[in-house]
Amino acid sequence: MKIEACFLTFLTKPHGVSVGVRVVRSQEYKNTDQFPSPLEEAATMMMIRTNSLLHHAFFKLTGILITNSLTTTPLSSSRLGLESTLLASLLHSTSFSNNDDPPLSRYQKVSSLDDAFNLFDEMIQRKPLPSVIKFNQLLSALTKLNHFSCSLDLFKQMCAIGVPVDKYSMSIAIKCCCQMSRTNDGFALLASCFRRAVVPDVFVFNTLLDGLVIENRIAEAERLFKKLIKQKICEPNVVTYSTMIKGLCKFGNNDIAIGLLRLMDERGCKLNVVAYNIIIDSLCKDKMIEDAFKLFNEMVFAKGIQPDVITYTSLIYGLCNLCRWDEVSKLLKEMEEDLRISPDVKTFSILADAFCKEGRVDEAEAVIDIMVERGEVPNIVTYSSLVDGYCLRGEMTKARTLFDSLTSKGLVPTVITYNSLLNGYCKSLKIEEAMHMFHEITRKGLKPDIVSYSTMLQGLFRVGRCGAARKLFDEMRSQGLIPDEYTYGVILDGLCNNRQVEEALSLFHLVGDSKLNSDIVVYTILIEGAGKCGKLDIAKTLFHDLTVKGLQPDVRTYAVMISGLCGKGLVEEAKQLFLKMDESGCPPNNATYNVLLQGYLKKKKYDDVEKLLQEMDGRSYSLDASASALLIDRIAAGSLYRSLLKLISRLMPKELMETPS
DNA sequence: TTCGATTGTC
Repeated sequence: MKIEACFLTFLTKPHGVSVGVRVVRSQEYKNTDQFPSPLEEAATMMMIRTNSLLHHAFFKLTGILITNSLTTTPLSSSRLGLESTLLASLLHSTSFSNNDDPPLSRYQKVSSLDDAFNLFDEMIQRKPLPSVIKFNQLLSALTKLNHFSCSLDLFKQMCAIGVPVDKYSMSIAIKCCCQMSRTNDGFALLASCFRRAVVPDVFVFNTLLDGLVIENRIAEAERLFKKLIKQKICEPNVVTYSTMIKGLCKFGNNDIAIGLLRLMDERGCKLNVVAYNIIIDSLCKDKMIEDAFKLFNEMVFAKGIQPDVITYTSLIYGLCNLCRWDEVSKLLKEMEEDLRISPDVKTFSILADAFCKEGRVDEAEAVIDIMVERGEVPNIVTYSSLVDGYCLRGEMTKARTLFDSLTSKGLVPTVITYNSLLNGYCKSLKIEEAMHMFHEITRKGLKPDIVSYSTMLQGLFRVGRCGAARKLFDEMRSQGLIPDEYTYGVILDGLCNNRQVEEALSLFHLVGDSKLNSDIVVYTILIEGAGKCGKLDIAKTLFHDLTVKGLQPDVRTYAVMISGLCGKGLVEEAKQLFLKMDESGCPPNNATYNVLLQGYLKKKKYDDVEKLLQEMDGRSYSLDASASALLIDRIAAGSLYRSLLKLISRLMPKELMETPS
């Protein structure tokens, strides 16, 4: 008997385990009776080896597969105990794979562009031509490797040589267009469907809808979505709804997205975990974690839909973002121990990144060690987080060593990886090193993005090279990159710090971009810059403009304004503004207190100093470096009552207490 | 039920 491959399906039941075994035999032995018991035993052993977690295993003995005969053999748990050494040897002599995919044809197996082109050339020379299915399999494989452009080229050749392309070919070709942000070309292909007598189905429309979402053409996406329904072009399915939901979330319309989820439910479209995941993730990214959990609970308990690793990863990301570490570990425990869902590369990367952003690089390294132990392979994103972690701590040697080792790990740094290094070098004032890396981006065939440019601009301004910054800014625009609020913030801040407030102000007015002119962060930068340069009139005007524009100053805006006032000795005015914060619904924070405190100290308003210190103590706030220095100075000069010492020592930051200098 | 569509990391 020639058994060449067998499929196993494991079903875990409350009272035991039953194993469904599907044996695939070669065609010629189609009708043979029993399947051999050593194989059955081997199957059992395999299941034990894989810890019963594997629901589906593909057990390959030798060579090629074929056919189907299904036998279901319930196994008693006693038979799960293995005694036979024979079985062990059988297992050792065979290899098995956890891959539960059916064997792939050579058209689906292409692993490189060369493979694909060679195969294609061979195919089109055959007479008769292979079936369109074979061509589609090839296109699909290329698309899965993200070679959209090449896949599209082959599609065009297929059309040219007369392969009768069908709806599958069309949907793959349209997908390629859409993924390359060429959705209009996708619609052109849709038009050609009608010429070819191919009736586009819901798959094609879903792809096009997603293309519009990818290109941020949300209004058009909505129009298409409604048109499909109204004109009964096709019945939207769960993917259509989910794609539309994704688009709504992308534009910050979480509520409408949830509304659409309700609508699909009402219309009898079965909800699934993907639809929920999209909204849960969006809520997490928008820091609306409570709403995310509400939806999560609804999904699990009301709808009985099982969450998956993506659901948990989104929630963990949201919690990390809010530094809610206790809940992060609770959730990790829940997914692993209760639901047997293993964190994967992305989950681990998020954890490592969160530690890096907290400055806890050691712990990030430990996370990566754990993931490696668990058989997950860290990818470029994982290591980029670590590079960034080193850079944030100014550990540039470590950052560079890790970065340089990436290539030997077979990983290709992205622009984001480079941006971390640029940032690290700039913050360490190693502008030449930063410039060198900046040029390397292009040398490696990558394109610097607005973050790269903004980071370099910030570095150049910081070392006072305003001319070079100007040149780089022009270069950035000549590359077709549109500066965003962040870029402008960097430039305005840079100009102000180089005592060019008027220049900054005129740039601010010159741009006249609505987004820039109504960004509280940009305003705050300008107000701070003006204040620092002693141009209080400008700062006041800008601050006043805010109310005119209906913009709400945030806690930082107040702080820079208070600081500006204090800098000019207008402590009373600063105090009034400080008092106004609470009633404006923007209560002062630790930083605000420190700013005002310095103003009082400089003005020798010691009664106010004492009152403020008491308040800070009541709120468990602490002194920052400059306020502490000023306080110590005043105590040394004998200006402050020594009775305040105890209070002050309570408010001293820990770092300062530990390293007396 | 052997070719197509939706979700998470720097």
